[in-house]
Amino acid sequence: MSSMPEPAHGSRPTLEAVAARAGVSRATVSRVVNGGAGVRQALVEKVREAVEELGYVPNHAARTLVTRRNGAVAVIIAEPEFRVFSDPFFEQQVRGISRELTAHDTQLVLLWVEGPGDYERIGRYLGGGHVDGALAFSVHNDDELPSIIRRAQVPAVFGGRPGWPGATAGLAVPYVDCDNRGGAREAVRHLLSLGRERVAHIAGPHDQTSAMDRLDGYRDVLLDAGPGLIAQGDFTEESGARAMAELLEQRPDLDAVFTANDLMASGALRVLRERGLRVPEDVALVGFDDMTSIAEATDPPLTTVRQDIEGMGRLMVRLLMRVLNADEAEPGAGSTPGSVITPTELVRRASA
Amino acid sequence: MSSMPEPAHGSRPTLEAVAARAGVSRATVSRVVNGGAGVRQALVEKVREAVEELGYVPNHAARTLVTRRNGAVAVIIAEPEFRVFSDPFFEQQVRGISRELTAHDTQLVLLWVEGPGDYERIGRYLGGGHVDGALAFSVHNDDELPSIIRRAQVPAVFGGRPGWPGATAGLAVPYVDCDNRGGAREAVRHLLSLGRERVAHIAGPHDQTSAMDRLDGYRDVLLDAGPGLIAQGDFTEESGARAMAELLEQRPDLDAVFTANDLMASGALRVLRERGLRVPEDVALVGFDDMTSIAEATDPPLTTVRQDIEGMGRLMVRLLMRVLNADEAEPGAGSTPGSVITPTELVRRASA
DNA sequence: TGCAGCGTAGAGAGCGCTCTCAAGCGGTCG
DNA sequence: CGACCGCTTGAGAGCGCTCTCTACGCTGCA
Repeated sequence: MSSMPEPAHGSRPTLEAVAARAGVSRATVSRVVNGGAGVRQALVEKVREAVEELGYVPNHAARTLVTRRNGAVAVIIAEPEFRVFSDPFFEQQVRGISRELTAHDTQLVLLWVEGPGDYERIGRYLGGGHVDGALAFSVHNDDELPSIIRRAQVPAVFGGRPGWPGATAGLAVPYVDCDNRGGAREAVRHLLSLGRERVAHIAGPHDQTSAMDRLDGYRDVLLDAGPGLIAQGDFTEESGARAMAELLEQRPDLDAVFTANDLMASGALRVLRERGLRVPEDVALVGFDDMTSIAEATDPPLTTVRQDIEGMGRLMVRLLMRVLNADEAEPGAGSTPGSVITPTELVRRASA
Repeated sequence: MSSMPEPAHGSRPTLEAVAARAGVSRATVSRVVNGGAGVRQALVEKVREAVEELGYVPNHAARTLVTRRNGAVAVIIAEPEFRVFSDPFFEQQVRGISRELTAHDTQLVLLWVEGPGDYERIGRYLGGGHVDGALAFSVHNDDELPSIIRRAQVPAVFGGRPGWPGATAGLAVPYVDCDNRGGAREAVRHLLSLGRERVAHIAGPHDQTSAMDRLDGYRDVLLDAGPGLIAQGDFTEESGARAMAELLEQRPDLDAVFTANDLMASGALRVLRERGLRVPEDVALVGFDDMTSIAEATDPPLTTVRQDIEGMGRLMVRLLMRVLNADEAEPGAGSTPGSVITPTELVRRASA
């Protein structure tokens, strides 16, 4: 127990106070607080005691002022359309990010983009040196975010491969994405291995790289996919249903469908059911994402391609931390760490 | 255009630099940057120009160091169970918070509670003076959060009336909640006005004040509700269905149901349909929340009690700002501003 | 003419911390 | 035995900003 009175509200004890109590200098206390390297064990303990007794907590602002490190990272959430992070995908990814940041003793500053006109504010904030880095999600190809971030000169990592023009022209931003193309290939190969011969695809929006990569994966395997086997959706349940109806009209003989996400698969499933087609007997169905709330709830449960979404969130943080540390060692050095592609895994349930 | 070279990456211009360029003192620049009160117009303009030319952005850490104001507020999201902010309710509230914070030029620091053992970390962070205040959501009565926050001595506002023991014993934390009880009364009265005589209630969990308040509202109107008219749910769709089945077994004669939220209403609706009961002809149904993604999607669309969730989020921020400003004027003064109860509104659709 | 009174600017002292640099203190080696 | 080296520790100079206090020039009034 301390013999000193508790400091009044608002006046926290400083390094100075701890130093005085421990009978050492400020510098020594600072060393101990920051790991205690190069300080005699006896002193370390004395200082630790003083810290404990006074309830000392370092002043973050003072520390940031001299180290130029904020201990905070921005997570930018753009809301271009309807679904934000009520989307389970976002929730999982943000959770992964949050966990990993906590492990790195770093705070998560949430920047919610309110609309197209709001990007300027975001840019100002990022450029203002409030955060050490930024994490963002690539949603649409024409999204301004990548260029805003580049202009703000703040280290950043994207979730999902950004698709803006010039992405390859030395303007690369590291990103974390799952192996959309490989996963799609695996899904289609699985359908073929089941003996299916007319495998259709319901694709996602053109302006999202994930959708395009999945389409490419489908094409990789089905070089000679017949006509009328590809329909366009937009990742919604409704669009999946519509696309399924279209496909059935053009190719009533199809015996399998691979959809670019689970939500569209559930729409497709509904239409198949309505038409009296049995899944998987008449038509086998494979989705993508393994959004369990959907994939396990459908009847029959959906065979789908799983990606480790929370893990991708964590990876985004690790990648960013690597950039940050590299920058610290050698500022401005062009040691852009590569992006990471995480593997996918086919989860077999009953639909295929 | 500036004739000076752009400063190297990482070395932003300081007040000093702006002062030199404008030919004034640091103090004057500071005054201009902070509103420009008490500075001759001519100088104000000269300083503004210099700021523009150099691209000066104030150093947040330095400012915080002296003002003791962070310009940041924590939003604490506890995840005690299954649904987090994939819950549309949370999303809307956080959006309101984010918008209002932006309007106050304040940052949102997201604190995601990882589990029961994580509260200590949260407490440490809050106590560490990183943020000016905290916003939290009251989920369960036995939640530790209120006491953690109190111990950290950080101004806070709750979303939803906290129900911890001693809430009334001078330990009051301001909160924002909707008029759960009044809304429930309105819902039940509406059912009675339709001529219904045996109005049942599917209640939410005992340990959430919102659920209890809604139950109280129901009882306010139906002082003499007959036996077997109240069933217990837990706010999930599934529990609504189960409770509905129970009610029908006990009181096959019921002609109306008021559920404590929309999700349970949709569960109840499903069961009513399965039993061949028509809504609203045989049984009228009223929900709570006006979660449009549910209420408008059901067949028939749900009559329900709407609360302005985003508005409640904004109110939480305004309330916190008031506490903060009061604290600044007179630190520690016991001017705890009262809590706010927002009105509800009955939204009539087809189910009642 | 002298002096109070006002409005505007600058000087300077910190805010709490980190980090460099030099001093002190054995112990070792030539 | 003195020079040197490595390990600890302390002194002190800032980091960039705010804010008080003082200085200064001007007007207005006695």
